[in-house]
This record gives sequence, C-alpha cells and structure tokens, in this order.
Amino acid sequence: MKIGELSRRCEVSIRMLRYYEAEGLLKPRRTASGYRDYGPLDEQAVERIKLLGSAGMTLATIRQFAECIRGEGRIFEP
DNA sequence: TTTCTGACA
DNA sequence: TGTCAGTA
Repeated sequence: MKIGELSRRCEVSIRMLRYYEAEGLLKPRRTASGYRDYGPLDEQAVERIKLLGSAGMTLATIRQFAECIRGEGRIFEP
C-alpha cells in the first residue's frame, strides 16, 4: 500500500512514517518510481511503535527493538 | 492527485 | 511535526 493509505489506516502522519523509516524502524519496499510500498507487516510495526511511543520511549530506545517490531528475529527474553 | 527528498522553524 | 519546492 502507499504511504497515504498507511497514514490513514494507522492514524499516523506521513511525516512520521518517513521519520520512522529514517530511524530504521520501518523497511518499506520501493516501487519503480521510488514510492514507498508498505505491507501488512509494516502496518503492525507502526502499531507497536505507537505503543512503545505512548509508553514514553524515545526513538533511540525503540530502535533497539527494531528486529522484534518487524516480526523478524527471536522472541524477546530479558 | 499523490509521493519523493531535504531543509527550516 | 508541518510545510515549501520541483519532480515523477
């Protein structure tokens, strides 16, 4: 889906979506024209980022969970 | 019409 | 975060 769709579905501004990517929290695919192409995984990622964010975490802190947030890697076990 | 990048406040 | 410019 396009950034505009994800923006409405997650209630997150396009500005922040691009920001999350710049911080390495999102890894959207690119279309031939250079547009960001988001999948359902990214949609879930944004939800989790919003959760951690509302918990008072800073992007620098959240970035450490990037692997988990993307649903990749191992399960978090402190 | 919508999205892209980089920069400023 | 919002917004501006010139493109694709």
